[in-house]
Amino acid sequence: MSHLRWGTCGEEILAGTMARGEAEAFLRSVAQRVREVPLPFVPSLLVGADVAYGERQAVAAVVVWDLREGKVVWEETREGPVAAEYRPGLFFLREAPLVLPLLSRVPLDGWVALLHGHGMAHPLGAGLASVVGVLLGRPTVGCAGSLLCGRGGEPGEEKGSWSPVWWQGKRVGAFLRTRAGVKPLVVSVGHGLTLEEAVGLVHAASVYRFPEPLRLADALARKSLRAAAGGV
DNA sequence: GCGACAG
DNA sequence: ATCTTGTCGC
Repeated sequence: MSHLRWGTCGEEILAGTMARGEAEAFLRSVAQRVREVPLPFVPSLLVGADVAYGERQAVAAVVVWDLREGKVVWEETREGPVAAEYRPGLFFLREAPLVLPLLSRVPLDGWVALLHGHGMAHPLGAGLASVVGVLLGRPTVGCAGSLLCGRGGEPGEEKGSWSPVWWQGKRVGAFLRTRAGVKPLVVSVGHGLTLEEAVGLVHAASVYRFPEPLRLADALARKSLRAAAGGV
């Protein structure tokens, strides 16, 4: 498991074959490869990816959001079997199998992906967003509704206000007020950009609590799941 | 040993 | 995450 590229270890992830020990070792490897560095380009698109689950089948949705126009310019869904049960800390085993194939097929460039979960703000230093970012070699950001580890101060009440989240002496994420009057979102670097850039992008695309690309991907995934499973 | 725990 | 309509509140 030395080479971390989509295609080499992707099969294992897709098969949901990884045992807890293997999965943790995998996450540590991903954590070593995570880079928190400035973006090498000015992003014009944000890609939101999310998955809706049925009993055995699940549907992933990807929505490409044009930051300048403030609208969806492309979207796609993919149905597949539920790869694994949910276990805190190993969420990627459940979500990545369906999200990776979809993201690798986005026909546009210059984007940063938003994942529903954590990036570096993870006990092992790499959550779903980091796994996706490192395997695809693309910048990713983790957006979660609550902490998995670490702690941080309450940000100001106005939209855009944020405060750092700390874990074991390191700054691993931020509490971002994406909308006045709502519980702050936990934003963390998945891979390939700085926390300041991640926070700025999420803030720029937020109207409600979760940024538009993610909110729309969530809605599309559910709608597609009902059409696929409920239509029978 | 006990509690906490992304979605 | 999911089971689920209307409803209370800013």
